Formats: sequence, structure tokens, C-alpha cells
Amino acid sequence: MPELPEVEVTRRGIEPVLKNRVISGIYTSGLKLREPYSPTLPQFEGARISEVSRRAKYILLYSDKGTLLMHLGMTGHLQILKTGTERGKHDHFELQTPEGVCVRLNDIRRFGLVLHYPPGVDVLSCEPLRDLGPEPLSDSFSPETLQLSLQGRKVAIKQALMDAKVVVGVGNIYASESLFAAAVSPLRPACSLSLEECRALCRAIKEILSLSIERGGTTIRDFSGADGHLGYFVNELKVYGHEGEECPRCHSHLRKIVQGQRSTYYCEHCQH
DNA sequence: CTGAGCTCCTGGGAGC
DNA sequence: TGCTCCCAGGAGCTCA
Repeated sequence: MPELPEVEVTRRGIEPVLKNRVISGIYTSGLKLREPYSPTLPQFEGARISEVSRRAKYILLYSDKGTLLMHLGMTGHLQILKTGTERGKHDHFELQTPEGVCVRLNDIRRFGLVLHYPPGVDVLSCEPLRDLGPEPLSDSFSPETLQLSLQGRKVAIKQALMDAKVVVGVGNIYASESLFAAAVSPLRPACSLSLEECRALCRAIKEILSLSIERGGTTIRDFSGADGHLGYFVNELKVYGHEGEECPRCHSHLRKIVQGQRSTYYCEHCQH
């Protein structure tokens, strides 16, 4: 469930306890996540983590014993705990360090993912990272590149924004929020957006994601930052979850519709 | 290639 | 109280 801000907040949370530390133990619950754990995962034991990184919604741990890729799926979150803290039903994966600390993955729906890549493998050119679009907060995501990637696409802009080939890290919540901020209707065919509208949308995405990271991520139900603190961005959501309430901009009523089996919230009156 | 629909999985809440 | 149904923030797959 976590979107990019939640993942980035999590990355920042675990970085201090993992960077330049050694992995002294690995635990898995035995239940498979979205895919089975890599057969080479045990090789990661003894690894010294050199970098705690992120690409899209994937957290990457680089080390001398290869790279570990983690995805939180829809309900996953990482916690920093004292090693030996009693595990609950949905605690499925854990990395332990000699300092007596562990980073634990709790994932109710098990849509998460943990993969290991042996040393020498360039993770960024492997599945599932290989074909990802630009990072929303980087310069490679601009009004021009956005418009280019929407060219010829008749699908609704809301669904296009959630396509990782267009831009990564924009999930269901931030798709609605950024379209509202840009005053663009979620129903518009993606290819119909003008450069001016792409400019507004691009700016909205960057602003909203940055602000959300600053505030510690959004909390709907499942997310809490790696240090256990809840995110505060939920208070900043203008339209998501506000069906029937007053539009903060034009005071008309906000609507909820379904696009591609996912809820979209918007204002019919001021998003065109 | 695009887009629509389905799938993995569990739990919470609504409604009867 | 207990049942059934619907819904949930991701993302990869198949099929037309």
C-alpha cells in the first residue's frame, strides 16, 4: 500500500541502523510473498551494507554479498526492533545486526517482495526495475517528458499516472491528489493533455510527493514509518477519501468514481 | 503495442 | 452474534 513517500520515509528510517552494518542473521516465516524468496538469499548473511537506496517503490540494500531488493506491496511495513522481540502472525522477514537490532517486515496481505541478486549483478538493469519510468522527483521527469510518454495513449490520465512506465511512485492516492492540484479531470484521455497541463501536473506531483515525504508519509490504515511513528500527510489529503464533502477550491461536492477497479476522487466542477 | 480484466492474499466494515 | 459480500494504498500476467 505504501506509495513513494512512505517508501522513502521507510528508507530514511532504516538507513542509520543498516548502513555500514553487517547482517548477522536472516529470518523468513516460510510463507511465500508475491514471489518466493531468492534461492541465493542465504548468501546475504554476513553482508556489510554499503548503501540503503531506493528506486521507485523498491528499497535496495547494496553490499559485498550482493543486493537485496525489498518491496512493501500493499500492506507491508518495516519496523526497527530489538532482536528477539516476539513476532506476530504477519511478521514474515527480518534482517538482524550484531548491534542487537533487527529490521522486520510485517505484511498482512503478503504482496511484498524480497529478492537477492548475487555480487556483480546490476540490479537496475534486471527485473523488476529494468523498464521503470523516471523518478518523479528527478529532473528526468519534466512536463516535456511527461507529455511525450502520454503520446498516443487514450487511457484515462488517472490510470496513465499510475503506470510505472510513465512515472514511478504515483499510486492511487497521489494520482487523485495531483490531478486535483493541477485542476485536470481524471477522465481525460492521457494523450489530450496540453504541455501547459503537463506542466501543472508535473509540478503538482513533485510538490505533493516532496511535502508528503517531509511530513513522514501518508497514513490510511497500514503505514507507519520504520521508527514506528505515524505519517501525517493524511491530514493534507484534499480529495482522497472525501467523497460527498465540499471541494476545498470551489465548494462544489467531491465525487468518487471507479477507474480500472480503483477509486478516484475528484471535483467535477473545477477539474477539466 | 494498447487497454481491459484478473490474480496473488488477508482483514475490516457494512448489511442482513 | 455470525454470516456474506464488498472494499482496500501494488503490480504483474493474460488475452483480445
